[in-house]
Amino acid sequence: MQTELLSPDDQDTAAGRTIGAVCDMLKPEFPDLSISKLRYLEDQELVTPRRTSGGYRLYGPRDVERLRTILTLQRDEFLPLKVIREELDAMRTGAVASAKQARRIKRENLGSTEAVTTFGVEEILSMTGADRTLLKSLEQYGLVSPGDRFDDTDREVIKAAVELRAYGLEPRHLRTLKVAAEREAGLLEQVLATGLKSPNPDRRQEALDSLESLAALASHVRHLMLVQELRHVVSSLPSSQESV
Amino acid sequence: MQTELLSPDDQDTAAGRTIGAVCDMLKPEFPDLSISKLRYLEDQELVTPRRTSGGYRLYGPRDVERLRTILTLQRDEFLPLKVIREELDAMRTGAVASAKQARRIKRENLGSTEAVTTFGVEEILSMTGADRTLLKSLEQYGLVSPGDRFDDTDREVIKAAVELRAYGLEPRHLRTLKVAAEREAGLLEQVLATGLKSPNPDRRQEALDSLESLAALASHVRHLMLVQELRHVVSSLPSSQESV
DNA sequence: ACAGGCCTCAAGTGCGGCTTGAGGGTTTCG
DNA sequence: CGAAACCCTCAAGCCGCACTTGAGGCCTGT
Repeated sequence: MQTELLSPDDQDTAAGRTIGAVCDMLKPEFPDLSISKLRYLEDQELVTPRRTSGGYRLYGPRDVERLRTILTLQRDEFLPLKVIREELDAMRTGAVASAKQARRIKRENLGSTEAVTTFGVEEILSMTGADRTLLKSLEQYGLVSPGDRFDDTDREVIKAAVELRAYGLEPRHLRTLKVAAEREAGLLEQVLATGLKSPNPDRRQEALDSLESLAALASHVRHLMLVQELRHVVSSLPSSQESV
Repeated sequence: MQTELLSPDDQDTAAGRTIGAVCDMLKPEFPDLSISKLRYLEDQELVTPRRTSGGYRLYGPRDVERLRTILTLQRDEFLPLKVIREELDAMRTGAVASAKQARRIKRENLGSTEAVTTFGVEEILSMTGADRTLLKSLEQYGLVSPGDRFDDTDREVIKAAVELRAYGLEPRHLRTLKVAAEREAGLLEQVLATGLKSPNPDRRQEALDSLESLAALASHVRHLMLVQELRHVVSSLPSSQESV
């Protein structure tokens, strides 16, 4: 609100903050944060603030930022601390809140060459609650694999389509999404083109790993953009002054 | 692999499966599933299979499907059962694995009209590890808010951009994502246009709620499309025959 | 120099997510 | 028809994660 009351920090910040200061600072955003919890998080090797000569913890801005990430992941994504730690140090720098996207893409993408259970038409219809017409349209618009066997991605797409139809979104509308995905995939592929086509298997594997991270990050950014757009839409509404 | 060994089921299926059959059926996908766990899940009101006259549980295809969703959410998203239950019966039909997207959008979108902490240039640079040039480009391409104050979405975008740059993706590449997001937002807005512009506040609120669900579903579908595309890219690679 | 903040380490707490076991009914198949 | 395999409920127990508490003591700004 006021641009005036921003900071009793700047000198503070330069040196780093004590544990109490950090706690107070993040309390508004994470009300059940406590000093003991901060210590616990260090114990679990999720943050490692510097120390004063006397042994006091000193949190720099990066540490605070990392804490924010950790606490967000815990609160909003329900990730266990162990997983947060792994993902955080898997992707160096401690930035990234797209951690979970990455996991997801990992398991979805290169399950590679494995059995892949598929479903027949009747089966998939009764699982998803779709009707034959809907299924046809989805096929027609290239949203599910052609033919009469469907895999688990198809199943998810169909389920989503069923729900979306309830809101008035038809398969043809979903084309937009497919096109966007194609573009995005193209973008990623292009960036990694050399690595992916390398004759050296190690380099290819490396490129594949990057592909996952990239896809996760890109999805995250796209998501943020969408949020921005939606905020924009919402705020430009007639009288959006409700209560609190 | 073989199209031949698909089913000792069809008659089975019609009647519904006993708890042991369901357990065996899902074991390959979820190795630590047990009969007692299935009973526990019912106890927690996550599934409610029919019963035989003698009191045996009978799981229909929808029940099995719902179980799959539950177990996936638990294993891959680490969601606690309580949350899974809430989300599953919030969005009727038990389809949807986009649950988490929905939560996320909810909290991100209409935090509406609240305090919104912002950051200054120096602050954001030291938080995210970005440099002035990067920040400029992001601003130039419309990826962060113009001016010298940044909000938490901006912060996330900047963090992601820092990481993406490490892979060779520059802000200009990210335009694609922004455009996609705009299109997607447009799509959603269009569908809900009437509701959003209604003079009746209740109808507007309803439209806003729908907006969240729609956004979540759309993101989910787009994600699935991306996965499909990436699979495609990967499988069309030279010799993608590694080991297992 | 002393009040208020910070330190470590060990032990304790609460809850979510199952598992176990006792005691007993149901189904199926030869 | 009868036994083997499967299923039922309910109560109690168990384990691990994420902290909290407490005792005893050091650090640091005014």
